[in-house]
Amino acid sequence: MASERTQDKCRETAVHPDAVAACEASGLAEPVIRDLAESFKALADPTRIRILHSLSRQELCVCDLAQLLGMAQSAVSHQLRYLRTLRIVRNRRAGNTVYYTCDDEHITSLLQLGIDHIQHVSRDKEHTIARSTQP
Amino acid sequence: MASERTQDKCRETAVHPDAVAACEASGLAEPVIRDLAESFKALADPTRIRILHSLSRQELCVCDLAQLLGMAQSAVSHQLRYLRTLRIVRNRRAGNTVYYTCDDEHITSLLQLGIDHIQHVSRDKEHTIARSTQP
DNA sequence: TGTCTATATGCGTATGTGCTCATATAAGCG
DNA sequence: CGCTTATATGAGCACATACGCATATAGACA
Repeated sequence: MASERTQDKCRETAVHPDAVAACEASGLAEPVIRDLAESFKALADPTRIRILHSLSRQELCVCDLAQLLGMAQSAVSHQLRYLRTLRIVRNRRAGNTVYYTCDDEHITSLLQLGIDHIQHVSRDKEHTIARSTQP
Repeated sequence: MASERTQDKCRETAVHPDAVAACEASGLAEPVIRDLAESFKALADPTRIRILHSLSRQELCVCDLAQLLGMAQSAVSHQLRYLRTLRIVRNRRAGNTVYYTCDDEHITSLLQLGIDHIQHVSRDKEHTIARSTQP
């Protein structure tokens, strides 16, 4: 039957119904969450970050990217197909070569915001460190 | 031997050295890329998105989250540990309940930007939004 | 002390992912 | 036509990951 598998433990005793209700009210719709995760996943890999960061600046062919990343052409092509499927990059054929460009300004702005944040704080989490009793 | 495995194919004929050089110049540092991927990875999962979106609004205990997400307490705890390791969430103990809060404003702003983008355009890829002259 | 509840965590597993290898497609050129 | 180059793609593999199960820890309370 598998009656209540969801709860596991945690009877309703410990739950804060008001807080939960408030979160449910402001909750995100399922498809929004799915799309969000999909977008962030596109940025969740070093190789793709480098590809997108390069392509957001200029058009490059597969060969350029392979040399730039120091990776095999096949690996680059696979990632480009992945990004193409998500409509994040676009390609243009010129004779034998295929040029890629970034085609999603949302992704690039997310990436840029991430870069700005990380480069600003480097490794320091937040500079409001509570130094209560200093060593 | 595996002499030149990096190039695979693509002799230097097809490469555009100027473009590659420009990208190399503006390239991101390795640790930056690593941290970036790590941050985006934290947001690259529906469960974590829902957890972080909730915790960015208010403090919640594990039980609350489990009920909110309709997931087992164990699964929530695992994700919370993951986020705790990355210093994205913080916890506070009160009796035998543990309350979690979001502790990384960069992550929450990335999440919020992603939400704004997706909810704004929904399915339309690009709109060529007219840059309004006034803020 | 013992029991109950809330949370944490080790282990197992099913699924996902990023790459390589081999090969296919496609265009240029003799 | 065949040969070369640029890119794409299927198969396979090594590894990561998200969850469930069982159990451990930790505090409250009798």
